[in-house]
Amino acid sequence: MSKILVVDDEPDISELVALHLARDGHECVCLTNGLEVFPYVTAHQPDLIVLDLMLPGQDGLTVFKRLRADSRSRTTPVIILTARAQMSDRISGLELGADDYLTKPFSPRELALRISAVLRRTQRVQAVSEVKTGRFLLDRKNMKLFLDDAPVDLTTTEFKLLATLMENDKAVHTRSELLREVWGYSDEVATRTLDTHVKRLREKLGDAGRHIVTIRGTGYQFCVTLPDS
Amino acid sequence: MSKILVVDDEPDISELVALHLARDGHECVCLTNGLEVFPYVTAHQPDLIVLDLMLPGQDGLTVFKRLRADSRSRTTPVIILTARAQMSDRISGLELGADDYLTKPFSPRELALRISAVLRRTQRVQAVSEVKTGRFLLDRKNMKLFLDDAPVDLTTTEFKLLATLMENDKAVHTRSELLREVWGYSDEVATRTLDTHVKRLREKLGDAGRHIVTIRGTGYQFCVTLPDS
DNA sequence: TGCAGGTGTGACGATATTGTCACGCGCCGG
DNA sequence: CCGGCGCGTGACAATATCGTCACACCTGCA
Repeated sequence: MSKILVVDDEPDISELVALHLARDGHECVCLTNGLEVFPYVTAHQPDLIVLDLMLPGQDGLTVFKRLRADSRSRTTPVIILTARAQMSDRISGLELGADDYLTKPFSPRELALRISAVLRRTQRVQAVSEVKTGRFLLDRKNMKLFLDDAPVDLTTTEFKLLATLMENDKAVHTRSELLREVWGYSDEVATRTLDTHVKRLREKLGDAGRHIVTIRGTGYQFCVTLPDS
Repeated sequence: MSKILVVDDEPDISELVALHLARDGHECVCLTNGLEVFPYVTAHQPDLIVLDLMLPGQDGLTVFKRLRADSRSRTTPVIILTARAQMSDRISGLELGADDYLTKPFSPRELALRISAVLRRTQRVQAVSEVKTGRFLLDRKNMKLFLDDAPVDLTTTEFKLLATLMENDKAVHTRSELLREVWGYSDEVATRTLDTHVKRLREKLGDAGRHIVTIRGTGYQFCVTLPDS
């Protein structure tokens, strides 16, 4: 079940849409004013937004652009509704950067189908791209690491190394295993590259670098919970 | 249901294992010769391999190393079976880079349990880290792109650009949208960086670069199906 | 305590990656 | 047909990143 936000001026349409969405097992919230969108999105993080471009108070296009500018709603899929006459021929809804768009009049069933399609596309990718382990939040999609919610700039190699270590936070990762997974070395090579990168990683992680534990004579291990020491 | 390949010399063990695996709803194929492994793996891409180190014809260790050396089987989880006496004390199965290992004698039930555990660990990450679209296979975990099954080396930026474009293969991605998602630019900046990277990306993709379509005056779009032109 | 092997660390050169710019071409409207 | 604008392209300099090395340090062991 997904949380869907419908922003439309016309209560008839909203109600009809909500009915069809409920039939598909989605939770649906309707707003009529563009300005109400932002507090709602921030608080409830909907999975998808259906946005009518014709809104009272604030232009729907402005609402859309503001949604895209905010990191909290940047990746939330948006389906745009519009009256055909409202759009110039040159600018289609998709060109605005929406995930899909529908021109009125449309069948509520079609909207529901398109919502399902967009959710299928986006949810699969988004849901698992972020992995949280203790103080660490690994964002695979953007190749970024957040440590205590603060972003940490990592090199590609550093990111892969950390990701590999974190992937299985119980197992000890052998030197040769890491060299294979991160560097792609297939045969055993004598190199200090791994040591150096572990060092650089620990540096960037600050005190949290202690979560990367050396297993003497074997390799390294990512430990969520540190020993008292 | 997962596809599991069991490589073991002893038919009794194989059969018992297969029985237990079937009970857990897994599809199971048994091979007795190490050399048969590679054509099978290439053709059927099993989700997990159970490998006995004691094999006729070819040493199990050699088979394992060759599996790890091939990009098509590099990330396929392997569980190693071994007689205790066979292994020196210093080198445990895990140190070889296996995902798990069991020493004989073992209960088939335990093997089935360990298989489930390994699958749980690896599949969640693997299954969704790879996104296939047409000729393109995007491997988020290893930050690699496969084009027609051939690996393509991409820069971090290039990868993110392509991933962003592919993420929604129907929508047109605005220039400002791409600059925001890939480069993190929040305000509109006049820059040719995007153009340059699109060019570099197209170059590396060869004829498949045509899948990145220019939308004049707006941005770019990833098209799975090309127009005849 | 002294030794030996494994690991941490800083520096360095080689290379990869990046953003910018200038120039030329093609598309589109007039 | 022509002019303007947006885009493709190649070159370039600045920077980031990488792997190696020498040396210091630390741990386990005798």
